[in-house]
Amino acid sequence: MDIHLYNTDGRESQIFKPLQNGEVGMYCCGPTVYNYAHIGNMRPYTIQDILKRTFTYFGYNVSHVMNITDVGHLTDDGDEGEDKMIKAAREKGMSVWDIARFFEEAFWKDLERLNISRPTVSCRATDHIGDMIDMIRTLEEKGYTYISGGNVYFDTSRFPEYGKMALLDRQELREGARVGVDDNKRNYSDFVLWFTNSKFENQAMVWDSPWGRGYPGWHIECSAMSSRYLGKHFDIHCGGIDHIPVHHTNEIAQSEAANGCKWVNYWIHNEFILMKTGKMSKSKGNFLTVQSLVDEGYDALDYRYLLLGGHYRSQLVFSWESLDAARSARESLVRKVKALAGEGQAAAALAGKAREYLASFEEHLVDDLNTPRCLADIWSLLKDRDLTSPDKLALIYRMDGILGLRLEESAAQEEEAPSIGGDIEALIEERNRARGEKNFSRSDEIRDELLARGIRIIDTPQGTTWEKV
RNA sequence: GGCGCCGUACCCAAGCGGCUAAGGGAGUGGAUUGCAAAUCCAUGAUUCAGCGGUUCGAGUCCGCUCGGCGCCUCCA
Repeated sequence: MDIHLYNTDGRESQIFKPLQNGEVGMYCCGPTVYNYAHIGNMRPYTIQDILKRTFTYFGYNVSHVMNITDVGHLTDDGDEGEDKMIKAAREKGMSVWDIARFFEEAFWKDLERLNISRPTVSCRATDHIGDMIDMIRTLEEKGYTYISGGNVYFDTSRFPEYGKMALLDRQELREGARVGVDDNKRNYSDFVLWFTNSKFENQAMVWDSPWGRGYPGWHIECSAMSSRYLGKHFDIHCGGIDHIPVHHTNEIAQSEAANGCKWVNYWIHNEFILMKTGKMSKSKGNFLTVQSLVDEGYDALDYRYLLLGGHYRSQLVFSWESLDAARSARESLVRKVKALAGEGQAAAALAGKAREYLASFEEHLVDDLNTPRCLADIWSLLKDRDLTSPDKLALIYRMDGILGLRLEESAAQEEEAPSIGGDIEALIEERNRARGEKNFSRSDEIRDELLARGIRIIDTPQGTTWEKV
C-alpha cells in the first residue's frame, strides 16, 4: 500500500519510496535535556511513533534514530546568554552531566507513559564529539568554513542551495529582528560549527579539537550522528515546524556540503501545540508536563488521544476542556472494549465487512497519517450491528497496534482494590441486603460512602460490581 | 516589513471541486434502573467568518475585508 506523506521539501504530499526495498531510515530530532519535556514537545514523538508503527505495520524494517542533546546551549538568542545546562545545574545543585542524565531519564519515562516506543538508536551528543569534529574537518578541507573571533563558522555563501527546503529565498528576513548581529559572521545566515571563544563563563563541557578546546555548535550533532547511524543519504527526517528555517536548513547545508550528496528524501514536520496564551515554550515558562497532567488526575493516554484527535500538521490549542473530552472518549472506548472482551476472544481472521473497516482505516492512515479519521473508523465499527463482537475486537486490537492507546491492555486490567479501610465486598453485600429490604436511604448512604473513597457502585442485571473513579 | 497557516454545530475536530458536511465531548428526549452510573435508541450545521468571482457544480479554487495564530537564528 502506498504511504502518502507531506514532504516539507517541495511542500506537497508524496508517495513514500524507500531508498532500499522494505527498509526505512528515519532520524528524529530529540530532546534537549536541561529541563523536563513539556506536552508540546511530546507531539512530534507521538506522531513519529505513529509513523514508525505505520511502516512496521506495512512490513518495513525501520531504523529510528533519535539524538539526545546533552551539550549545553544558550538561554538567549544568538551567541548571548547563559548556557542552559549550567543554569539548570546551578539551580538544582547538580553537575551538568547529572542534569543531563536526570532529564533524559524523565524523558524516557514520559515516552513510556504515552506508549511511545523507544527509538532503535538513541544517541547522546556528548558521546559523538569525535564524529562532529571529523565532519567539521571535512567541511574545512572542502573549503566551507572560516575562523573568526576564535570560532569556526560555516560559510553559507559557499552552498548555493542554502535555504531551499525552507524557501528562505522568498523571504525578506529582518536581520537582527530579535537577535543581536554577530559581527564575526561574513554572512547573515552563517552559523558556528565549533566554539572556542565562549561568551559566557564557566563552560563546563569542553573538548579538545583541532581548533582548540571548546564545544560544538548546535546543528552539527544531528548531521554527524544521522550519518553515522543511517548513512550519508537516508529516507526521513522529522521534527517540529520551528526547525525548518534554521536548524534543519543548517543541517542540510553542512551535511550535503560534507557528504557531497543528497542527504534526506522526506522532511516531516509537525505543527505546534499552543496554550491559550500563545506558544508553549520552556523559556516562557507557560508549559505543562506529562507529570502535571497525571497530577491533575489524567491518564497520560488521555493526552495521546487528544493528540490523535487532531491532524499533526494543524496547530492544536491545548485546554483542559479538550483534555476532558479526550478522557471521556478514551475511557468510553476502554469500557466498550472491555465489554466486548467479556463476550469472548477476538476473531482469528477478518472477513466481509470487517475487512472493509480495516481497509478504510488503512486508507486514512496512509493519507498523511489522518489519525482523526482513524479514530472515527473505530467508533463507526463499534456501532455497526452487522459486525460480530469477535470481529470488532480483532479490528480494534489491530488498529490500536497503530494508535497505541493500549486498549487491549486497559480493558484486560483488573481493577485494583484501593485500600478504603474496610471490605468493599462486605459493604456491597450490606447494601444489596438493604436494597432487598427497600431500605434505599441506607443503600444510597453506602454508595455515597464508597464513592467518597473512590469506588463507584454499578448495579447490573447480573449483580453489583464496582470500579475505581 | 517579509514568509506561512487558520477561521466548519455549544466545545474539540475531519473534510481540500461532485452521493444526505466524518468522529468525539457536552446537551436534550426515550428505554433500562428503587434512584443513580454504565449501556442502548433518538436528536443536532438547508450550512462551512463576511463579500465578490471562476465553474455545470465550491467549506474545498481566486480576490478583497474582518478576526486569530506561527516563523524571521533558544524553541517540538
